[in-house]
Amino acid sequence: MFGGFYLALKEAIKSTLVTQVIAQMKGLIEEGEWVVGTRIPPEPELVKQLGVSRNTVREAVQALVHMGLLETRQGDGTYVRSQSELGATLMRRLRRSGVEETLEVRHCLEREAARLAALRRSDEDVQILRLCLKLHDEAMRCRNIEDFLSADLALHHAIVAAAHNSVMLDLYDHMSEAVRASISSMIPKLDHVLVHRLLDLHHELVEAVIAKNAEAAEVAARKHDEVVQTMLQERATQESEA
Amino acid sequence: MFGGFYLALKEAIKSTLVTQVIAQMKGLIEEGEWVVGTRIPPEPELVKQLGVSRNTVREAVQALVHMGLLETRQGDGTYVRSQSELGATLMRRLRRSGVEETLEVRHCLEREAARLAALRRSDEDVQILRLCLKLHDEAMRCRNIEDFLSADLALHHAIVAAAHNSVMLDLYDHMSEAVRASISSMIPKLDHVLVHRLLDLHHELVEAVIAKNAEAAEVAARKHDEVVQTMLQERATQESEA
DNA sequence: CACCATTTGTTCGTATGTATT
DNA sequence: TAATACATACGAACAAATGGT
Repeated sequence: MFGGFYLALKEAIKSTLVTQVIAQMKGLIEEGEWVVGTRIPPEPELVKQLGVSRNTVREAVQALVHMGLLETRQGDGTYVRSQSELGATLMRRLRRSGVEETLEVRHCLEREAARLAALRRSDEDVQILRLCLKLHDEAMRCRNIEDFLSADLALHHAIVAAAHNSVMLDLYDHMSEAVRASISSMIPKLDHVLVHRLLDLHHELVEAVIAKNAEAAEVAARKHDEVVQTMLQERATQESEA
Repeated sequence: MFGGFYLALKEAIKSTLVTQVIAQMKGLIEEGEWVVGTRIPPEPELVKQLGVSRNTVREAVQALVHMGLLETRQGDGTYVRSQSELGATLMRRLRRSGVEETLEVRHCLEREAARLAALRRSDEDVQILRLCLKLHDEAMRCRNIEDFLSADLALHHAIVAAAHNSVMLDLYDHMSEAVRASISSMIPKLDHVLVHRLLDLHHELVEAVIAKNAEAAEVAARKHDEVVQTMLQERATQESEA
């Protein structure tokens, strides 16, 4: 990599107290200190910890609410709604379009990631990939839908992670999160033949990445996508019949 | 397309006055009523037009400021900083990584878009592509850097637009915007041989899309990417020499 | 340079509706 | 049902910064 060449930045100098608090709370959320779905400390607690006035805390909280990161419930408390601003914003944007468009972009990232992963994967990546594949096969036997979906997403995440491009990984993860509900509702009606074909392709894909064979990895990713496309079309015909 | 299958939505009912004002102002910005870089009406004016109190207006403005859409300057006014929330958020995220990562994802979208464009382009797309190519060649002769860059971006935008995937197009455009400054600073030092090779590839790419030849389009996009990679490496070596 | 109008920033107070206890 | 706490919205006054005369 040819380093030291970053995007032009303009902000930096602007820092009110509220802005700092926002940055700090956003940091806590994005670092995972404040877990999604849980309740954050009550306002008096935040006032003590951050050392600012209650008004400032309130203003920062409201800003984060409007950004989609937090959610306030009267008489209850404020909860974490999303782990990243990009995720929340992207989610709002993706909701305006059909799932097909999101899946198409997601696959596009996946295919390039497969190619790059074959070129760049580390030894540590290999270990993670093998582990994911093992869990994936086990979850398959248990036939628990949610567990299987989680294992599937973890495997694909690991492949994209092995490409070592953080922007690509972020976009991919957020898109996976966005389509998860849709996919989950789709799985129960699947053709078993296709599912097994999918599992074979997962093995083929991982092996290609481990073998550092970029072309094979890309081909496997493409075949994987074609199977998913077929599943979607089957589901569509089922829907129109019902 | 198999329609009527959208992402699960949760929000919907939450509507305070501030939220409504935020939505309204965001709409004005995204529709282009309030142009980027210009000043929006002063608070008293907004109070009259929207029929809410100044505090409510201020809260909405602050929310939009924290989202990156607006920028306030005391004693001067409030200015439009970005046209879309996704653009602003994505920009902040991309700033944290090197340009290389962004360019890599952008190329990935571009390649898939080229393939899809060849499959889906309409007759109207063809007209637009030919026009962009013509303007592109003319800008080339004038040797004005900014004009040439604009024509180049317009051409690539048209190709991605011809793929008819709005999510892909949005992401691509915002990434182009994010790297524009970096590319602009890179152009003056370019090798003329490479530039002409790039122009030839632009023609090859557009013709492939018009001919509905998906494989050729993807190949041309990949070759285009390789040339850009070469340019980046040349620039990197020049930097290290200086 | 001083002055002034404009515009945003800050901090009060008050009224009203709503959720929790 | 009554009491309490909180969120929301409005209004008003003053402070601070900017741009032009």
